[in-house]
Amino acid sequence: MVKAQIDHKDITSSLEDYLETIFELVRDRKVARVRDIAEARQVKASSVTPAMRRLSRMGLIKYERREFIELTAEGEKLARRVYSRHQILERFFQNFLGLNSSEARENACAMEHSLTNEAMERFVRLFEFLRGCPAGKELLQTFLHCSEVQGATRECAFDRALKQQSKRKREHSTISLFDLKPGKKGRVIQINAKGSMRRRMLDLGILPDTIIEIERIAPSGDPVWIKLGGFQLSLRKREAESVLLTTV
Amino acid sequence: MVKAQIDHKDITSSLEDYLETIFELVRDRKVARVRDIAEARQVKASSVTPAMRRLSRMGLIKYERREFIELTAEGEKLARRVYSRHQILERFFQNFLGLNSSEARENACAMEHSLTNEAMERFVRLFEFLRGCPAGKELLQTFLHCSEVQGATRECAFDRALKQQSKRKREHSTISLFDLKPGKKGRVIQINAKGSMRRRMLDLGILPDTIIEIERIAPSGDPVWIKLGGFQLSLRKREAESVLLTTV
DNA sequence: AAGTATTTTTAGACATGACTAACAAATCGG
DNA sequence: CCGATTTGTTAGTCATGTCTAAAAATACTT
Repeated sequence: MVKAQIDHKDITSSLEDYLETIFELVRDRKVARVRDIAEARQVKASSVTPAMRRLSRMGLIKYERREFIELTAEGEKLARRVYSRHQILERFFQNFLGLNSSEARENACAMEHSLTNEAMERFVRLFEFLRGCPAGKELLQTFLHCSEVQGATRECAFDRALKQQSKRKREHSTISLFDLKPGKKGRVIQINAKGSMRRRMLDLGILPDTIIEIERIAPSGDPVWIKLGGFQLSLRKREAESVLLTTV
Repeated sequence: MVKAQIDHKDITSSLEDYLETIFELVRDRKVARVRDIAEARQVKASSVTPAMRRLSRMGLIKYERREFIELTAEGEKLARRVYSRHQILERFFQNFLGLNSSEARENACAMEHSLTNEAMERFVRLFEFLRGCPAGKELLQTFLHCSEVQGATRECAFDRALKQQSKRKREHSTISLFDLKPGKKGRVIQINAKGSMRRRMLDLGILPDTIIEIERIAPSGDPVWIKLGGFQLSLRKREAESVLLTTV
Protein backbone atom coordinates (compact mmCIF):
# COMPACT_ATOMS: atom_id res chain seq x y z
CA MET A 1 0.00 0.00 0.00
CA VAL A 2 1.27 3.43 -0.92
CA LYS A 3 1.95 5.59 2.10
CA ALA A 4 -0.81 8.07 1.52
CA GLN A 5 -0.17 11.73 2.03
CA ILE A 6 -1.84 12.57 5.30
CA ASP A 7 -4.86 14.77 4.91
CA HIS A 8 -4.27 18.12 6.50
CA LYS A 9 -7.93 18.20 7.44
CA ASP A 10 -7.04 15.89 10.33
CA ILE A 11 -4.46 18.26 11.72
CA THR A 12 -4.09 18.34 15.49
CA SER A 13 -4.14 21.56 17.46
CA SER A 14 -0.54 21.00 18.40
CA LEU A 15 0.44 20.99 14.74
CA GLU A 16 -1.70 24.05 14.13
CA ASP A 17 0.24 25.78 16.87
CA TYR A 18 3.51 24.87 15.17
CA LEU A 19 2.15 26.20 11.90
CA GLU A 20 1.08 29.45 13.50
CA THR A 21 4.46 29.81 15.19
CA ILE A 22 6.24 29.36 11.88
CA PHE A 23 3.93 31.95 10.34
CA GLU A 24 4.80 34.49 13.01
CA LEU A 25 8.51 33.74 12.86
CA VAL A 26 8.67 34.15 9.11
CA ARG A 27 6.76 37.40 9.42
CA ASP A 28 8.98 38.82 12.17
CA ARG A 29 12.39 37.42 11.32
CA LYS A 30 12.15 36.30 7.69
CA VAL A 31 13.15 32.72 8.50
CA ALA A 32 12.04 30.01 10.88
CA ARG A 33 14.58 27.69 12.44
CA VAL A 34 13.98 24.69 14.66
CA ARG A 35 15.60 26.53 17.53
CA ASP A 36 13.27 29.53 17.27
CA ILE A 37 10.20 27.37 17.00
CA ALA A 38 11.22 25.44 20.09
CA GLU A 39 11.87 28.68 21.93
CA ALA A 40 8.58 30.25 20.88
CA ARG A 41 6.52 27.21 21.75
CA GLN A 42 8.48 26.47 24.93
CA VAL A 43 9.37 22.94 23.98
CA LYS A 44 12.70 21.20 23.37
CA ALA A 45 14.19 21.25 19.90
CA SER A 46 13.96 17.48 19.82
CA SER A 47 10.18 17.76 19.94
CA VAL A 48 10.13 20.10 16.98
CA THR A 49 11.84 17.80 14.49
CA PRO A 50 9.14 15.12 14.40
CA ALA A 51 6.44 17.78 14.24
CA MET A 52 8.14 19.29 11.20
CA ARG A 53 8.26 15.88 9.59
CA ARG A 54 4.55 15.45 10.09
CA LEU A 55 3.72 18.93 8.77
CA SER A 56 5.96 18.24 5.82
CA ARG A 57 4.21 14.94 5.08
CA MET A 58 0.93 16.84 5.12
CA GLY A 59 2.30 19.22 2.53
CA LEU A 60 1.98 22.22 4.82
CA ILE A 61 5.65 23.17 5.09
CA LYS A 62 8.80 22.83 3.05
CA TYR A 63 11.24 21.04 5.29
CA GLU A 64 14.64 19.58 4.47
CA ARG A 65 16.87 18.30 7.25
CA ARG A 66 18.90 21.11 8.77
CA GLU A 67 17.47 23.80 6.58
CA PHE A 68 15.20 26.78 7.06
CA ILE A 69 11.54 25.97 7.31
CA GLU A 70 9.01 27.58 5.00
CA LEU A 71 5.26 27.40 4.69
CA THR A 72 3.78 26.03 1.50
CA ALA A 73 0.87 27.93 -0.03
CA GLU A 74 -1.47 25.46 1.62
CA GLY A 75 0.32 25.79 4.94
CA GLU A 76 0.23 29.55 4.86
CA LYS A 77 -3.47 29.49 4.14
CA LEU A 78 -4.13 27.30 7.14
CA ALA A 79 -1.76 29.29 9.35
CA ARG A 80 -3.52 32.51 8.43
CA ARG A 81 -6.84 30.94 9.19
CA VAL A 82 -5.75 29.93 12.68
CA TYR A 83 -4.08 33.28 13.18
CA SER A 84 -7.25 35.14 12.19
CA ARG A 85 -9.24 33.19 14.68
CA HIS A 86 -6.66 33.96 17.29
CA GLN A 87 -6.87 37.65 16.46
CA ILE A 88 -10.61 37.96 16.59
CA LEU A 89 -10.79 36.05 19.84
CA GLU A 90 -8.00 37.99 21.48
CA ARG A 91 -9.65 41.25 20.48
CA PHE A 92 -13.00 40.06 21.69
CA PHE A 93 -11.61 39.19 25.10
CA GLN A 94 -9.60 42.37 25.29
CA ASN A 95 -11.86 44.97 23.71
CA PHE A 96 -15.27 43.59 24.51
CA LEU A 97 -14.85 41.69 27.72
CA GLY A 98 -12.07 43.91 28.98
CA LEU A 99 -9.50 41.29 29.89
CA ASN A 100 -5.88 42.36 30.07
CA SER A 101 -3.82 41.38 27.08
CA SER A 102 -2.06 38.37 28.56
CA GLU A 103 -5.28 36.84 29.83
CA ALA A 104 -6.96 37.66 26.51
CA ARG A 105 -4.18 35.83 24.70
CA GLU A 106 -4.33 32.87 27.04
CA ASN A 107 -8.02 32.34 26.36
CA ALA A 108 -7.67 32.99 22.66
CA CYS A 109 -4.86 30.45 22.30
CA ALA A 110 -6.97 27.75 23.81
CA MET A 111 -9.95 28.45 21.58
CA GLU A 112 -8.43 29.30 18.25
CA HIS A 113 -8.24 25.71 17.09
CA SER A 114 -11.83 24.79 17.64
CA LEU A 115 -13.85 27.83 16.68
CA THR A 116 -16.32 26.83 13.97
CA ASN A 117 -16.73 28.87 10.80
CA GLU A 118 -20.13 30.07 11.83
CA ALA A 119 -18.95 31.14 15.28
CA MET A 120 -16.07 33.00 13.67
CA GLU A 121 -18.54 34.73 11.37
CA ARG A 122 -20.69 35.75 14.30
CA PHE A 123 -17.78 37.22 16.18
CA VAL A 124 -16.90 39.28 13.14
CA ARG A 125 -20.49 40.44 12.80
CA LEU A 126 -20.56 41.41 16.43
CA PHE A 127 -17.52 43.59 15.82
CA GLU A 128 -18.99 45.13 12.72
CA PHE A 129 -22.26 45.75 14.44
CA LEU A 130 -21.02 47.22 17.68
CA ARG A 131 -18.28 49.21 16.01
CA GLY A 132 -20.58 50.61 13.40
CA CYS A 133 -23.54 51.56 15.50
CA PRO A 134 -23.19 54.55 17.81
CA ALA A 135 -25.55 53.05 20.38
CA GLY A 136 -23.42 49.92 20.44
CA LYS A 137 -20.23 51.88 20.83
CA GLU A 138 -21.65 53.77 23.76
CA LEU A 139 -23.01 50.69 25.45
CA LEU A 140 -19.69 48.93 25.11
CA GLN A 141 -17.98 51.96 26.60
CA THR A 142 -20.28 51.84 29.57
CA PHE A 143 -19.72 48.14 30.10
CA LEU A 144 -15.97 48.46 29.87
CA HIS A 145 -15.79 51.56 31.97
CA CYS A 146 -17.86 49.94 34.65
CA SER A 147 -15.89 46.69 34.56
CA GLU A 148 -12.50 48.26 34.34
CA VAL A 149 -11.53 47.57 37.91
CA GLN A 150 -9.58 44.33 37.57
CA GLY A 151 -10.92 41.36 39.44
CA ALA A 152 -14.35 41.01 40.90
CA THR A 153 -13.35 41.70 44.44
CA ARG A 154 -13.61 45.46 44.67
CA GLU A 155 -16.73 47.50 44.37
CA CYS A 156 -16.74 49.49 41.17
CA ALA A 157 -19.10 51.64 39.18
CA PHE A 158 -20.44 48.52 37.60
CA ASP A 159 -21.47 47.03 40.90
CA ARG A 160 -23.06 50.28 41.90
CA ALA A 161 -24.92 50.47 38.64
CA LEU A 162 -26.16 46.94 39.15
CA LYS A 163 -27.34 47.74 42.63
CA GLN A 164 -29.20 50.72 41.35
CA GLN A 165 -30.72 48.56 38.73
CA SER A 166 -31.77 45.92 41.18
CA LYS A 167 -33.29 48.51 43.47
CA ARG A 168 -35.31 49.78 40.57
CA LYS A 169 -36.27 46.29 39.62
CA ARG A 170 -37.22 45.12 43.04
CA GLU A 171 -40.18 47.40 42.81
CA HIS A 172 -41.30 45.36 39.84
CA SER A 173 -40.70 41.69 39.74
CA THR A 174 -37.18 41.08 40.96
CA ILE A 175 -36.67 39.42 44.30
CA SER A 176 -33.83 37.67 46.03
CA LEU A 177 -33.63 33.90 45.97
CA PHE A 178 -34.07 33.93 49.73
CA ASP A 179 -37.46 35.61 49.38
CA LEU A 180 -38.74 33.15 46.82
CA LYS A 181 -41.52 30.89 48.17
CA PRO A 182 -40.73 27.17 48.42
CA GLY A 183 -41.91 25.38 45.31
CA LYS A 184 -41.64 28.53 43.19
CA LYS A 185 -39.15 29.02 40.42
CA GLY A 186 -37.17 32.03 39.34
CA ARG A 187 -34.73 33.02 36.61
CA VAL A 188 -31.42 34.45 37.81
CA ILE A 189 -30.78 38.04 36.78
CA GLN A 190 -27.65 38.79 38.70
CA ILE A 191 -25.43 37.57 41.47
CA ASN A 192 -24.73 40.33 43.97
CA ALA A 193 -21.71 38.70 45.51
CA LYS A 194 -18.04 39.44 45.28
CA GLY A 195 -14.73 37.65 45.29
CA SER A 196 -14.49 34.02 46.25
CA MET A 197 -18.12 33.78 47.30
CA ARG A 198 -19.17 34.93 43.86
CA ARG A 199 -16.80 32.55 42.14
CA ARG A 200 -18.00 29.65 44.23
CA MET A 201 -21.56 30.42 43.27
CA LEU A 202 -20.73 30.68 39.58
CA ASP A 203 -18.88 27.37 39.81
CA LEU A 204 -21.96 25.82 41.39
CA GLY A 205 -23.91 26.76 38.28
CA ILE A 206 -25.72 29.80 39.61
CA LEU A 207 -25.49 31.87 36.45
CA PRO A 208 -27.59 34.55 34.79
CA ASP A 209 -30.63 33.00 33.08
CA THR A 210 -30.46 29.82 35.13
CA ILE A 211 -33.78 28.59 36.48
CA ILE A 212 -33.73 27.92 40.22
CA GLU A 213 -36.43 26.40 42.38
CA ILE A 214 -36.62 26.79 46.13
CA GLU A 215 -36.97 23.41 47.74
CA ARG A 216 -36.97 24.25 51.41
CA ILE A 217 -35.62 26.80 53.84
CA ALA A 218 -34.45 25.66 57.26
CA PRO A 219 -36.52 27.11 60.11
CA SER A 220 -33.64 29.31 61.13
CA GLY A 221 -33.35 30.55 57.55
CA ASP A 222 -30.04 28.81 56.97
CA PRO A 223 -29.31 26.76 54.94
CA VAL A 224 -31.55 27.11 51.93
CA TRP A 225 -32.10 24.06 49.75
CA ILE A 226 -32.56 24.77 46.09
CA LYS A 227 -33.04 22.80 42.91
CA LEU A 228 -31.06 23.81 39.87
CA GLY A 229 -30.95 21.97 36.59
CA GLY A 230 -32.15 18.70 38.09
CA PHE A 231 -29.80 18.80 41.05
CA GLN A 232 -30.19 19.74 44.67
CA LEU A 233 -27.87 22.20 46.35
CA SER A 234 -27.79 23.91 49.68
CA LEU A 235 -26.80 27.55 50.07
CA ARG A 236 -25.99 29.73 53.02
CA LYS A 237 -28.55 32.38 53.80
CA ARG A 238 -26.34 35.22 52.62
CA GLU A 239 -25.56 33.39 49.42
CA ALA A 240 -29.27 33.00 48.70
CA GLU A 241 -29.87 36.64 49.51
CA SER A 242 -27.30 37.73 46.99
CA VAL A 243 -29.04 36.06 44.07
CA LEU A 244 -31.59 38.26 42.34
CA LEU A 245 -34.17 36.71 40.10
CA THR A 246 -37.45 37.21 38.33
CA THR A 247 -40.24 34.82 39.13
CA VAL A 248 -41.39 32.57 36.32
CA MET B 1 8.46 5.45 47.06
CA VAL B 2 4.80 5.86 47.95
CA LYS B 3 2.54 6.10 44.96
CA ALA B 4 1.52 9.73 45.41
CA GLN B 5 -2.07 10.70 44.83
CA ILE B 6 -2.13 12.55 41.57
CA ASP B 7 -3.01 16.19 41.92
CA HIS B 8 -6.34 16.90 40.32
CA LYS B 9 -5.03 20.31 39.35
CA ASP B 10 -3.23 18.60 36.48
CA ILE B 11 -6.40 17.09 35.08
CA THR B 12 -6.59 16.77 31.32
CA SER B 13 -9.53 18.01 29.32
CA SER B 14 -10.39 14.45 28.39
CA LEU B 15 -10.75 13.55 32.05
CA GLU B 16 -12.77 16.69 32.65
CA ASP B 17 -15.11 15.52 29.91
CA TYR B 18 -15.51 12.16 31.62
CA LEU B 19 -16.22 13.94 34.88
CA GLU B 20 -18.82 16.15 33.27
CA THR B 21 -20.42 13.15 31.59
CA ILE B 22 -20.68 11.34 34.92
CA PHE B 23 -22.20 14.47 36.42
CA GLU B 24 -24.88 14.61 33.77
CA LEU B 25 -25.59 10.89 33.93
CA VAL B 26 -26.02 10.92 37.69
CA ARG B 27 -28.31 13.91 37.34
CA ASP B 28 -30.46 12.37 34.62
CA ARG B 29 -30.46 8.69 35.50
CA LYS B 30 -29.31 8.53 39.10
CA VAL B 31 -26.40 6.23 38.32
CA ALA B 32 -23.47 6.21 35.94
CA ARG B 33 -22.26 2.97 34.40
CA VAL B 34 -19.25 2.39 32.17
CA ARG B 35 -21.58 1.57 29.33
CA ASP B 36 -23.48 4.87 29.56
CA ILE B 37 -20.34 6.90 29.83
CA ALA B 38 -18.93 5.22 26.74
CA GLU B 39 -22.17 5.83 24.90
CA ALA B 40 -22.38 9.48 25.93
CA ARG B 41 -18.78 10.22 25.05
CA GLN B 42 -18.85 8.13 21.89
CA VAL B 43 -15.92 5.95 22.85
CA LYS B 44 -15.58 2.23 23.49
CA ALA B 45 -16.17 0.90 26.96
CA SER B 46 -12.59 -0.31 27.04
CA SER B 47 -11.43 3.30 26.89
CA VAL B 48 -13.55 4.25 29.85
CA THR B 49 -12.09 1.81 32.37
CA PRO B 50 -8.57 3.29 32.45
CA ALA B 51 -10.02 6.80 32.58
CA MET B 52 -12.07 5.80 35.61
CA ARG B 53 -8.97 4.41 37.26
CA ARG B 54 -7.16 7.70 36.74
CA LEU B 55 -10.07 9.77 38.04
CA SER B 56 -10.28 7.48 41.01
CA ARG B 57 -6.57 7.85 41.76
CA MET B 58 -7.10 11.62 41.69
CA GLY B 59 -9.82 11.27 44.29
CA LEU B 60 -12.48 12.65 41.98
CA ILE B 61 -14.74 9.61 41.72
CA LYS B 62 -15.62 6.57 43.78
CA TYR B 63 -14.86 3.62 41.56
CA GLU B 64 -14.78 -0.07 42.42
CA ARG B 65 -14.38 -2.61 39.66
CA ARG B 66 -17.75 -3.45 38.10
CA GLU B 67 -19.74 -1.11 40.27
CA PHE B 68 -21.67 2.10 39.77
CA ILE B 69 -19.55 5.18 39.53
CA GLU B 70 -20.08 8.15 41.81
CA LEU B 71 -18.50 11.55 42.10
CA THR B 72 -16.68 12.43 45.29
CA ALA B 73 -17.36 15.85 46.81
CA GLU B 74 -14.18 17.09 45.15
CA GLY B 75 -15.17 15.54 41.84
CA GLU B 76 -18.60 17.03 41.91
CA LYS B 77 -17.16 20.43 42.62
CA LEU B 78 -14.89 20.21 39.62
CA ALA B 79 -17.61 18.75 37.41
CA ARG B 80 -19.94 21.59 38.30
CA ARG B 81 -17.24 24.08 37.54
CA VAL B 82 -16.70 22.68 34.07
CA TYR B 83 -20.42 22.38 33.55
CA SER B 84 -20.96 26.04 34.52
CA ARG B 85 -18.39 27.12 32.02
CA HIS B 86 -20.06 25.02 29.42
CA GLN B 87 -23.41 26.61 30.23
CA ILE B 88 -22.29 30.18 30.09
CA LEU B 89 -20.44 29.61 26.84
CA GLU B 90 -23.28 27.76 25.20
CA ARG B 91 -25.69 30.51 26.18
CA PHE B 92 -23.31 33.15 24.96
CA PHE B 93 -23.02 31.52 21.57
CA GLN B 94 -26.70 30.86 21.35
CA ASN B 95 -28.28 33.93 22.93
CA PHE B 96 -25.71 36.56 22.10
CA LEU B 97 -24.09 35.44 18.91
CA GLY B 98 -27.19 33.71 17.64
CA LEU B 99 -25.72 30.32 16.77
CA ASN B 100 -28.08 27.39 16.60
CA SER B 101 -27.96 25.11 19.60
CA SER B 102 -25.82 22.34 18.16
CA GLU B 103 -23.20 24.73 16.88
CA ALA B 104 -23.34 26.63 20.18
CA ARG B 105 -22.70 23.38 22.02
CA GLU B 106 -19.89 22.38 19.72
CA ASN B 107 -18.01 25.60 20.36
CA ALA B 108 -18.77 25.54 24.07
CA CYS B 109 -17.48 21.98 24.45
CA ALA B 110 -14.16 22.91 22.96
CA MET B 111 -13.71 25.96 25.16
CA GLU B 112 -15.09 24.90 28.49
CA HIS B 113 -11.84 23.37 29.68
CA SER B 114 -9.64 26.34 29.13
CA LEU B 115 -11.68 29.37 30.06
CA THR B 116 -9.84 31.29 32.76
CA ASN B 117 -11.58 32.46 35.92
CA GLU B 118 -11.40 36.06 34.87
CA ALA B 119 -12.82 35.33 31.42
CA MET B 120 -15.64 33.39 33.03
CA GLU B 121 -16.31 36.34 35.31
CA ARG B 122 -16.45 38.69 32.35
CA PHE B 123 -18.89 36.54 30.48
CA VAL B 124 -21.15 36.53 33.51
CA ARG B 125 -20.86 40.28 33.83
CA LEU B 126 -21.73 40.70 30.19
CA PHE B 127 -24.89 38.70 30.79
CA GLU B 128 -25.77 40.66 33.89
CA PHE B 129 -25.11 43.91 32.14
CA LEU B 130 -26.92 43.30 28.90
CA ARG B 131 -29.81 41.53 30.57
CA GLY B 132 -30.24 44.21 33.18
CA CYS B 133 -29.98 47.30 31.06
CA PRO B 134 -32.88 48.10 28.72
CA ALA B 135 -30.58 49.69 26.15
CA GLY B 136 -28.49 46.53 26.12
CA LYS B 137 -31.50 44.32 25.73
CA GLU B 138 -32.69 46.35 22.80
CA LEU B 139 -29.32 46.43 21.11
CA LEU B 140 -28.95 42.69 21.47
CA GLN B 141 -32.41 42.26 19.99
CA THR B 142 -31.40 44.33 17.01
CA PHE B 143 -28.22 42.38 16.49
CA LEU B 144 -29.93 39.04 16.73
CA HIS B 145 -32.86 40.06 14.62
CA CYS B 146 -30.55 41.33 11.94
CA SER B 147 -28.33 38.25 12.05
CA GLU B 148 -31.09 35.74 12.30
CA VAL B 149 -30.78 34.56 8.74
CA GLN B 150 -28.56 31.51 9.11
CA GLY B 151 -25.26 31.59 7.27
CA ALA B 152 -23.60 34.61 5.80
CA THR B 153 -24.60 33.97 2.26
CA ARG B 154 -27.97 35.61 2.00
CA GLU B 155 -28.68 39.29 2.23
CA CYS B 156 -30.56 40.08 5.38
CA ALA B 157 -31.68 43.08 7.34
CA PHE B 158 -28.29 43.16 8.96
CA ASP B 159 -26.51 43.56 5.67
CA ARG B 160 -28.90 46.26 4.64
CA ALA B 161 -28.40 48.06 7.91
CA LEU B 162 -24.66 47.86 7.42
CA LYS B 163 -24.94 49.23 3.93
CA GLN B 164 -27.02 52.11 5.18
CA GLN B 165 -24.43 52.70 7.81
CA SER B 166 -21.61 52.66 5.36
CA LYS B 167 -23.42 55.05 3.06
CA ARG B 168 -23.82 57.41 5.94
CA LYS B 169 -20.24 56.97 6.91
CA ARG B 170 -18.80 57.39 3.49
CA GLU B 171 -19.75 61.01 3.69
CA HIS B 172 -17.47 61.29 6.66
CA SER B 173 -14.30 59.32 6.81
CA THR B 174 -15.06 55.81 5.60
CA ILE B 175 -13.71 54.71 2.26
CA SER B 176 -13.16 51.40 0.57
CA LEU B 177 -9.76 49.79 0.64
CA PHE B 178 -9.60 50.20 -3.12
CA ASP B 179 -9.88 53.97 -2.80
CA LEU B 180 -7.12 54.25 -0.24
CA LYS B 181 -3.98 55.96 -1.56
CA PRO B 182 -0.84 53.82 -1.79
CA GLY B 183 1.28 54.27 1.31
CA LYS B 184 -1.74 55.21 3.42
CA LYS B 185 -3.17 53.12 6.20
CA GLY B 186 -6.72 52.41 7.27
CA ARG B 187 -8.55 50.53 10.00
CA VAL B 188 -11.11 48.01 8.82
CA ILE B 189 -14.68 48.79 9.84
CA GLN B 190 -16.56 46.15 7.92
CA ILE B 191 -16.26 43.62 5.16
CA ASN B 192 -19.06 43.99 2.65
CA ALA B 193 -18.68 40.58 1.13
CA LYS B 194 -20.75 37.45 1.38
CA GLY B 195 -20.36 33.71 1.39
CA SER B 196 -17.07 32.12 0.45
CA MET B 197 -15.48 35.37 -0.61
CA ARG B 198 -16.16 36.80 2.81
CA ARG B 199 -14.86 33.72 4.55
CA ARG B 200 -11.72 33.72 2.48
CA MET B 201 -11.08 37.31 3.42
CA LEU B 202 -11.63 36.66 7.10
CA ASP B 203 -9.27 33.70 6.91
CA LEU B 204 -6.68 35.95 5.31
CA GLY B 205 -6.80 38.13 8.40
CA ILE B 206 -8.94 40.95 7.05
CA LEU B 207 -10.96 41.53 10.20
CA PRO B 208 -12.66 44.50 11.83
CA ASP B 209 -10.08 46.75 13.55
CA THR B 210 -7.19 45.37 11.51
CA ILE B 211 -4.80 47.98 10.16
CA ILE B 212 -4.20 47.66 6.42
CA GLU B 213 -1.76 49.57 4.27
CA ILE B 214 -2.05 49.88 0.51
CA GLU B 215 1.22 48.92 -1.08
CA ARG B 216 0.46 49.23 -4.75
CA ILE B 217 -2.41 48.92 -7.20
CA ALA B 218 -1.77 47.38 -10.60
CA PRO B 219 -2.32 49.83 -13.47
CA SER B 220 -5.45 47.96 -14.48
CA GLY B 221 -6.72 48.22 -10.91
CA ASP B 222 -6.36 44.49 -10.33
CA PRO B 223 -4.74 43.04 -8.26
CA VAL B 224 -4.23 45.27 -5.27
CA TRP B 225 -1.20 44.64 -3.08
CA ILE B 226 -1.70 45.35 0.58
CA LYS B 227 0.29 45.08 3.77
CA LEU B 228 -1.38 43.63 6.82
CA GLY B 229 0.31 42.86 10.09
CA GLY B 230 3.79 42.73 8.59
CA PHE B 231 2.79 40.58 5.65
CA GLN B 232 2.07 41.29 2.03
CA LEU B 233 -1.07 40.06 0.35
CA SER B 234 -2.67 40.60 -2.98
CA LEU B 235 -6.42 41.05 -3.39
CA ARG B 236 -8.75 41.11 -6.35
CA LYS B 237 -10.25 44.47 -7.13
CA ARG B 238 -13.71 43.49 -5.97
CA GLU B 239 -12.30 42.10 -2.76
CA ALA B 240 -10.55 45.39 -2.06
CA GLU B 241 -13.69 47.31 -2.90
CA SER B 242 -15.68 45.36 -0.37
CA VAL B 243 -13.48 46.36 2.55
CA LEU B 244 -14.57 49.56 4.26
CA LEU B 245 -12.16 51.39 6.49
CA THR B 246 -11.40 54.64 8.25
CA THR B 247 -8.12 56.32 7.44
CA VAL B 248 -5.62 56.54 10.28
C1' DA C 1 -30.19 -23.90 37.46
C1' DA C 2 -28.25 -23.65 33.15
C1' DG C 3 -27.48 -21.31 29.19
C1' DT C 4 -27.44 -16.94 26.93
C1' DA C 5 -26.78 -12.12 26.74
C1' DT C 6 -24.82 -8.07 28.51
C1' DT C 7 -21.41 -5.55 30.77
C1' DT C 8 -16.85 -4.79 32.23
C1' DT C 9 -12.14 -5.65 32.34
C1' DT C 10 -7.82 -7.10 30.53
C1' DA C 11 -4.25 -7.49 27.16
C1' DG C 12 -1.99 -5.79 23.44
C1' DA C 13 -1.51 -2.36 19.75
C1' DC C 14 -0.91 2.27 17.97
C1' DA C 15 -0.47 7.49 17.21
C1' DT C 16 0.57 11.75 19.44
C1' DG C 17 3.47 14.66 21.69
C1' DA C 18 6.38 15.49 25.03
C1' DC C 19 11.07 14.40 27.36
C1' DT C 20 16.56 13.24 28.04
C1' DA C 21 20.90 11.93 26.36
C1' DA C 22 23.98 11.25 22.94
C1' DC C 23 25.54 12.17 18.52
C1' DA C 24 26.19 14.87 14.05
C1' DA C 25 26.56 18.91 11.38
C1' DA C 26 27.22 23.72 10.77
C1' DT C 27 29.08 28.10 12.20
C1' DC C 28 32.13 31.15 14.46
C1' DG C 29 36.51 32.99 16.42
C1' DG C 30 40.94 33.25 16.81
C1' DC D 1 41.99 25.99 9.43
C1' DC D 2 40.87 23.95 13.68
C1' DG D 3 38.63 23.66 17.93
C1' DA D 4 34.60 25.31 20.48
C1' DT D 5 29.96 26.51 20.39
C1' DT D 6 25.56 26.36 18.54
C1' DT D 7 22.09 23.99 16.21
C1' DG D 8 19.62 19.94 14.73
C1' DT D 9 18.78 14.95 14.65
C1' DT D 10 18.38 10.40 16.39
C1' DA D 11 17.35 6.96 19.71
C1' DG D 12 15.01 5.58 23.46
C1' DT D 13 11.46 6.53 27.20
C1' DC D 14 7.01 7.81 28.91
C1' DA D 15 1.98 9.22 29.63
C1' DT D 16 -2.30 9.91 27.34
C1' DG D 17 -6.01 8.33 24.99
C1' DT D 18 -7.82 5.76 21.73
C1' DC D 19 -8.73 1.08 19.50
C1' DT D 20 -9.74 -4.42 18.86
C1' DA D 21 -10.17 -8.91 20.58
C1' DA D 22 -10.73 -11.92 24.09
C1' DA D 23 -11.69 -13.18 28.78
C1' DA D 24 -14.26 -12.69 33.00
C1' DA D 25 -18.04 -11.34 35.75
C1' DT D 26 -22.81 -10.27 36.16
C1' DA D 27 -27.62 -10.28 34.80
C1' DC D 28 -31.49 -12.14 32.43
C1' DT D 29 -34.59 -15.92 30.70
C1' DT D 30 -36.69 -19.86 30.35
